[in-house]
Amino acid sequence: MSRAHGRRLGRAGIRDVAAAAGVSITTVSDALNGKGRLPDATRRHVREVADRLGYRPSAAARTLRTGKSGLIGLTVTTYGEEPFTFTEFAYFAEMARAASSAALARGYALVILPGSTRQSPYDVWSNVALDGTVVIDPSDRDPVVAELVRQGVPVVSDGRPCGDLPVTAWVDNDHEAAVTGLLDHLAAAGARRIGLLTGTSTDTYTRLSTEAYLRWCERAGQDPVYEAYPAHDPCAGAVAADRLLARPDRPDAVYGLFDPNGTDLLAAARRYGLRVPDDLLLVCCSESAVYAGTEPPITTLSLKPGRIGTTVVQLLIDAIEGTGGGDPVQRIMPTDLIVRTSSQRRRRRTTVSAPRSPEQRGQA
Amino acid sequence: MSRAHGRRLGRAGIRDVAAAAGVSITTVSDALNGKGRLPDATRRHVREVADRLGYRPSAAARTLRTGKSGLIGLTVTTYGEEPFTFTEFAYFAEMARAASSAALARGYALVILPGSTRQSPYDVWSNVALDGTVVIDPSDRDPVVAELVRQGVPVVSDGRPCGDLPVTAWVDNDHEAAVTGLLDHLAAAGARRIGLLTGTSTDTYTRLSTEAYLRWCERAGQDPVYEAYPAHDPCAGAVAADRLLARPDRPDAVYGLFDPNGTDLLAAARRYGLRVPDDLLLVCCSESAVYAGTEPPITTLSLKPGRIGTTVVQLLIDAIEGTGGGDPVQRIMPTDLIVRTSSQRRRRRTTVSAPRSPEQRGQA
DNA sequence: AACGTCGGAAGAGACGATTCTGCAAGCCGC
DNA sequence: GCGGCTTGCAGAATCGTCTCTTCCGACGTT
Repeated sequence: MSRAHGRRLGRAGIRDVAAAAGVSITTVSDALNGKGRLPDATRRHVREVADRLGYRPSAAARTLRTGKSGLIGLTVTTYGEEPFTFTEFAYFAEMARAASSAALARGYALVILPGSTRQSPYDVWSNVALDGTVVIDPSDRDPVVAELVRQGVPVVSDGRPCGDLPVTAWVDNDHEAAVTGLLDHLAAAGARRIGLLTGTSTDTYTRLSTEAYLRWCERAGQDPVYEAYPAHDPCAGAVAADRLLARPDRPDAVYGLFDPNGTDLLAAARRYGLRVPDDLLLVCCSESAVYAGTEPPITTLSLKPGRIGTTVVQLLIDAIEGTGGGDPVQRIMPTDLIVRTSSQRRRRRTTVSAPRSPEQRGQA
Repeated sequence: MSRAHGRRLGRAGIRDVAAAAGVSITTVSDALNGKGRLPDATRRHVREVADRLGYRPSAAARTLRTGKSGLIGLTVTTYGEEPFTFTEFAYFAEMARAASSAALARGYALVILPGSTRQSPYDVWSNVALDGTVVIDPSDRDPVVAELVRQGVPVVSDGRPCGDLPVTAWVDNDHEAAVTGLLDHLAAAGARRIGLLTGTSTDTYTRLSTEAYLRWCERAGQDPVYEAYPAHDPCAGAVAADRLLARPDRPDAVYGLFDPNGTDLLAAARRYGLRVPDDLLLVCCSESAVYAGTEPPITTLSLKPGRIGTTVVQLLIDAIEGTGGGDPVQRIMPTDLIVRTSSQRRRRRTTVSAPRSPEQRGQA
């Protein structure tokens, strides 16, 4: 015999099913995929035989034939050796969770991939067939993104791309509106001089937020008071918070751009004997639920990473499947200011903390 | 002409490279993969032509041919609609980060997949070619795991499998030693009656920890004092914490098995006017760095998810590549008790919080 | 001169599915 | 009765790569 039709490696192939069901390969394929013109009896029969044999179509063969893998890359910028950024842990976790969920619901799976292809012994990127890619905070001239676009792979970014990176679509928060609203909120709570804890890096989040702060100060006739530090260094944040509160022109309210800033600032305030919110109003940008439980609870700006993740994936899959239609290729998402004790001048119950509402705990 | 050799869909194939280089397909393949017997001149020439054409081998075709995809599944148990569990967010994030890192370093990528195949319109599992799978906390008779094992796909689990699930290997913490050591620590700090905040689910983590607690109580001659709640419900934790401290036989120390229990217990203690650590010693199991910044800082038990993730992936890849040799197929990992103010009876500086050491902030 | 060996390169299947094309039979109306 | 339509299914090409086998010429040996 030239070819043994029996299962060669323990797994049944479509040929085995066809033989067992007494039909052709074509019929099996059509029956299983709901295509072709087959009477229900044949369809049922084939399916039953396939089930009995434990048949699973080979994903590799299907991908090779159809050109679609059902795989979406999820890329994150890297600091040093590790693939995720440290400072936005909760943001990333929630964003990835939502993105994964949204992808799964449409039959796609997410593949975690490193942002910059370092001189790794393997090039993982070219070993994976991707239908599209999500990029978080793409850097100025990301070689990976450029290469993907060149190959015709759709790319959607979380965060508007710097420079002229030709992404298929992008999703971002309205950072200007968020910062402006937040500063207005602090001013309304009685703040006279609002400080900013910002970063030294040039990503759009940092840049847009800082610019919005500076513009707001100009409009409000306040001198800007800010400290910048390298956001990827968790210890530098504590130092910068301390420096900000040590200044001669000490602010009576502070907004921290990064997740750990809340605890950093709270600790610094304690060191200087400043009471929050009595002597110092505090807000930071964070997705972490713990700020509902600090003493006092800290007002946070949530970027709603869940919604971003979902939207990014929807946009990407629409682009992949060509169902995008005439939709705009960028989408601005609202943020959410979760007001807690730290930004309200009038004192509320301080010994007995208020019961947390679901709204403050929930992530969605 | 029967077949147009030109790029049909914008992407160059190996045939195009062969034609452009004036050699055969075999030679191109050998040159690019470092196989065969070719003089360096030919090798260089082929590589240069391939580069010039921007040739990328098709991952699908390679996978089909070689049977290896370079993809590793990462499965998490699901609660309701969402693919990750809520209570172990930080644990999962860190574990996934480390696992992804370890996989990438060896040329593999991680694919996020749902644990239980619900009646989703698509079966994502069979659309992905997986070389192996990591399963987190597999449930008793996980159908997905069973199916994978049946197909001969290596499966390594984080957390020892319940029942007789035939995984290839597993990695877990020494939960008994962790709980025993932690309770000893609390007793040494002066605790007379230690309470437990535990879960109602039957996973091995909850079960082993609770059993260790009960055994410790028996040895120490203390009546067990515990409350159990459904761990997947974030609000139930606060209620259970309250209940625990409201009991007539109120404990003077509490260990909470789940991540949010620290803030839950702290809030409950405040409601009852209990000072921590003076009236109540507190420890909870958590990977969250925020417990270094609470007032007071809370002692936590870290399960070292990073190490677990790395180990799980190493074991899995060893199994995939057959380099596992005679290694044992299960590995017990140590935990780490990070002692902070909340479990130390003698008071330390309370108004000025100690500067956080890198050890307490770092994740690795 | 015949022969074995070795370097260098090409040929020709697989791998396992999808899918385009085509054929045979049954049924309809005219 | 015959052309055309629909139904039910089979054949075979194809996706792009890897790799086993073969082939050819050159060289050194006996």
